Amino acid sequence: MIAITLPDGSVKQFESETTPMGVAISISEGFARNVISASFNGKTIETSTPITKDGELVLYTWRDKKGKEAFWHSSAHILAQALEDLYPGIKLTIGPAIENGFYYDIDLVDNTISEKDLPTIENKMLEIARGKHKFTIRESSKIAALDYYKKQENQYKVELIENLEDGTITFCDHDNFTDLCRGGHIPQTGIIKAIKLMSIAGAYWRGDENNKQLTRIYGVSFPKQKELKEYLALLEEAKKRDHRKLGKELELFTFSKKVGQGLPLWLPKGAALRERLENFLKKAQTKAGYEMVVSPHIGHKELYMTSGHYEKYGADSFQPIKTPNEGEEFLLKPMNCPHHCEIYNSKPWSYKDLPKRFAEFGTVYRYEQSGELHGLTRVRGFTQDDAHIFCTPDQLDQEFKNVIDLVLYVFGSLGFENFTAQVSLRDPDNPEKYIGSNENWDKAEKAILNATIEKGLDYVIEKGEAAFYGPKLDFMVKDALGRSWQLGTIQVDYNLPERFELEYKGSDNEHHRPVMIHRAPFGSMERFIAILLEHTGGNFPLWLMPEQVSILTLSEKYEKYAEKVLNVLENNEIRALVDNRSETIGKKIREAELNKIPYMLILGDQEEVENSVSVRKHSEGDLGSMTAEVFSSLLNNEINKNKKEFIV
RNA sequence: GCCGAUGUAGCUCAGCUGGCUAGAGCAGCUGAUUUGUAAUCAGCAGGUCGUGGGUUCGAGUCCCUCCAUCGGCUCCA
Repeated sequence: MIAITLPDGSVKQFESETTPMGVAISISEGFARNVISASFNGKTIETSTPITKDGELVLYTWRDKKGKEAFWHSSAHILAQALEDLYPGIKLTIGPAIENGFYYDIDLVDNTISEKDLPTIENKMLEIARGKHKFTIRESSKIAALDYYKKQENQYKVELIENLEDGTITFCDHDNFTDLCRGGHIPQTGIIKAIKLMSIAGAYWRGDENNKQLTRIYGVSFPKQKELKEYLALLEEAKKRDHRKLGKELELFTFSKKVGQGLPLWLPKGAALRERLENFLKKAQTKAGYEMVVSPHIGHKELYMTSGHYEKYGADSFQPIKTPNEGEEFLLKPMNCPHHCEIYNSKPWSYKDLPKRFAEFGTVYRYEQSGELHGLTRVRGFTQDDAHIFCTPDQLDQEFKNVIDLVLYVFGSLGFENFTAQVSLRDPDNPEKYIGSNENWDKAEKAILNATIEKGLDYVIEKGEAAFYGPKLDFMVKDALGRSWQLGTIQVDYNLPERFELEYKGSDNEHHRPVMIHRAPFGSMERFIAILLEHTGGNFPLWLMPEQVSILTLSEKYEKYAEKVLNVLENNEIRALVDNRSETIGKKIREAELNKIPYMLILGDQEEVENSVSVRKHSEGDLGSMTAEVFSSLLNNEINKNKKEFIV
């Protein structure tokens, strides 16, 4: 007898060995038809894998994340089969499921594939899928597996197998295709009804740029044609929220080939938006005890030799600026910390003075690889909402938590709810990538983890993601297409204080090293605004809107009255413009709607006589009429309602 | 930087396999219209078809270089 426990706690008894599918059928035929994957005692298995002992079984359908994973991973197998069929001699490497679909990395050897070839591959895949081939797992000895791939001269699979333990090696077969695989497939290929290959990209073997670049084909598949259509429609919708498109349409920023790649130009509306965000943060920072400082855009090469940045990034940065003075070199500042260290060093400090919190909206320049540039989210010149906190070791914990509060306040005020706190630690396998003593790293990593846990953040730990001088806590937010970007960041640093020989006098009358916290709640003004644009689709919170109200006259006859209304709004600190062009009211409304102006005031004969304004709200329509004064106070109420104060 | 794709007017796009002076809508300008909740009408103007080379009797169209952009990879102080 075998006892199978299901997720709802119920237990099913079986006379002899069974399979996940067998269990599914025993529940109901209809349910069984939808079961596409399973896990037994926490391990993903095939729906046909025999179950010979008691245990906990979870059955997955397309609705489950695990179900989709099996579906897409199986699709990757079919992609590989189609590719082998169409391009004999290619070498397969790996083909996993990803968040939205799957990919397969292949060494094309002498073949080339371009996007034009994708429909042919798709058709081949669909043809295979329609064959309703069963996926079956087959165990293999290490020797046999190595032999199989050595014959094919597939060094990639050989490398993979060499890192596997004998006895754990399995292949997955379907139709005439076989692939090294640990398992987790759908029962048969026929379930896959819709396939779309999305793109081709280069991808380095094992993610290392020193290795050969393979060809990666991305795809997505669905059990129903309709779901594919819906998915593609969703992608189209997301494109409408692309900050690069909205930035152009709303006249916030632009780029110029002549100015240079990755160097954004802020247009008046964008600059005003930025300034408002800066003031918002400045106000909270003042409350939190920060002091503004200002540092120049360049710094002596020596400065970066001291900080260690020159050694690490010098060759890949904008190259030094020379002066008429032979041998004298300056660098465009790629970060503000060294400057702030020297500000700290400008006078002696007592423990009673600490913590010191120096803040600056500092514009920095980094020579990012050309292929990495991306709208406003990855640029070569950007402004960090930077600050450095210099504190005693026992102040570190509290300071770190205070910064978390500030970041949470900023995110909360701007409606970023879906963020992940990422704790970035050292890569234990590559200690040479980091500078500083083990002891200090341990202390810093512990401080970050403690604060993160104590603040109850939803966090993930990423080993190897730390900065070379210290661990960090990053606040990751997704863009319209689901790509993750780092916005806020908090970093603990024991290193720069050492390198710059920062000191303070303790109560024991001895010299001590302060600890340094680097932090930027927005991350950078550029990236933050980009993600804010994608999240709001350009419909910013009212207090941030460049133009809050558009006053639309019915005809040029009402210009005087419009000026009067404008005056009332301006006296109430509302940003408004008058549209008194000789256009129909329909056209003026349409344009204001397209420009995402939150409120429109329509003024004609009736309003002038009644001394009122007709209010229209963006995307909602007519709200009726009221006096300009009443409208102003309603608007200010709405603005203040969404504007929380930062409480220290 | 690497792989793949794209580049025609300010914007969105048409221009078939190379063949007359490169088209449209919106935006702009001029004029008419003086308007009631998402596009009033008419006229005008606007392009060395991303750049530089090449093939050809002939190139927006084919080939190469470079530049920029897009999707990835790598990187991200």
